[in-house]
Amino acid sequence: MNTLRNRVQLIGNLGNDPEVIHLDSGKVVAKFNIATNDSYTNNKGEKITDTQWHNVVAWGKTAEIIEKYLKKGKEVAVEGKLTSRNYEDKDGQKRYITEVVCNELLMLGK
Amino acid sequence: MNTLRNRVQLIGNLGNDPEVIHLDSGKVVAKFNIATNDSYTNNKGEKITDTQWHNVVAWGKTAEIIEKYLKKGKEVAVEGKLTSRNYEDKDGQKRYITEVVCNELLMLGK
Amino acid sequence: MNTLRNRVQLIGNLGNDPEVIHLDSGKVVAKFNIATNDSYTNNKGEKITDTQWHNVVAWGKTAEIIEKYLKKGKEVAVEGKLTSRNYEDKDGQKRYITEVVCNELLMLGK
Amino acid sequence: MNTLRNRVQLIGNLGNDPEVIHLDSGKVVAKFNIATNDSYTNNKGEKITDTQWHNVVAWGKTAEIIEKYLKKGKEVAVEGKLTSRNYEDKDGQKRYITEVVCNELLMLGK
DNA sequence: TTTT
DNA sequence: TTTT
Repeated sequence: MNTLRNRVQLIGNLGNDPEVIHLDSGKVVAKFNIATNDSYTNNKGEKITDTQWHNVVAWGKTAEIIEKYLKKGKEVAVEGKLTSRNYEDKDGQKRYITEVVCNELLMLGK
Repeated sequence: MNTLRNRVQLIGNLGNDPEVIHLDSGKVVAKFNIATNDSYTNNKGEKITDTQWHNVVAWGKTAEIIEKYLKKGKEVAVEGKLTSRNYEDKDGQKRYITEVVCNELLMLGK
Repeated sequence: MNTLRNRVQLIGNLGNDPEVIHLDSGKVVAKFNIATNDSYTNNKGEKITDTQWHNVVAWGKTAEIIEKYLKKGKEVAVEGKLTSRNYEDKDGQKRYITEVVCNELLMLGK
Repeated sequence: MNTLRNRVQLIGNLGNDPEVIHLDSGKVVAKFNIATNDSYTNNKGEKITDTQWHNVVAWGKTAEIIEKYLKKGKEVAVEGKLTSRNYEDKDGQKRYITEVVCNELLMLGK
């Protein structure tokens, strides 16, 4: 897996408590959202805040660390791979979702 | 604009010729897709290829470079910010799109 | 300046108070060291801590932020360019020094 | 090993053929230099080229790939950890050397 | 829809 | 010592 070709780095705060699922196969998966806040002054001199929300998914040992230590509001650095997939929603509509599949995690601001 | 908080790095090939629009305001915007190819051997010994497609948007000087030099198939390194926005499609349905807003570009494999 | 070709990212703690110099030309330069700590278990089951020290240099607005806000022990994320240069020491000996020329800074662990 | 805390990314060309050593222990180590070229226009309108040279070291599987495929002039993307160490030169003088310990490699510009 |  |  070549992480040099597809890498996302985010530093931000969790918008919710992680949802962690222990699958029958023994695998563990964790999901949460994080907000990245970007504030800058635009060319009219106005202070702009741009908050972006990102879906993060983690597996295995990283998911277990997330389950133990992360909760809503916590500041983290997340690194992973940018992925998109589609699924059918409850109305049978095809939906697209973009997620960051996390392979490295750093807790900040403790 | 703090690029340390929200950064995407992709190395891949253009799937289409860039669409470049010169806006009435004088601004220029370029859009294209790139594929990142990840091949690895899974735990059953099978060779897996995972191709991810990404929407890339660039503005200004970067858009002009794209217009001049990039075309379908070209290998590039792209760096930018991960953003999501929603819009209404032609049927009035709310749609979500995730894009990489490119702030740095490197042509490879000349 | 193409930061995609030469980039260093460090997250660590300052080992000293920054040395900030206001040059006669009006330019400002700040220098400090940061330690990055890497701990892992080796193949003999021993816990290893590898601390690396890095020279960081910053100019202009970044140097002023450093002067105002950073001091010994503070946790920061630093991004910059890896550079080496040589100089003559007080004995006329040619010495080499490698520095990270910082172009982006993030204060952590507040 | 937390690569988020200490990471170097370089894209450049090899200045020499890699020196590859197969140690008695069975380990393999490869060493080479790469140049990163940065050209820009300064505030006097002069075109400046800043070339930086970097020492790269790689172990194991990466070293074997380097032995097989890399040679002087080749363009590569290198990722690794910034490290410094000292040693005694032939005159008994203490010398410092800074190296990028490569953990990921991408061949470009084939 | 790219590329190897 | 590379490359454009």
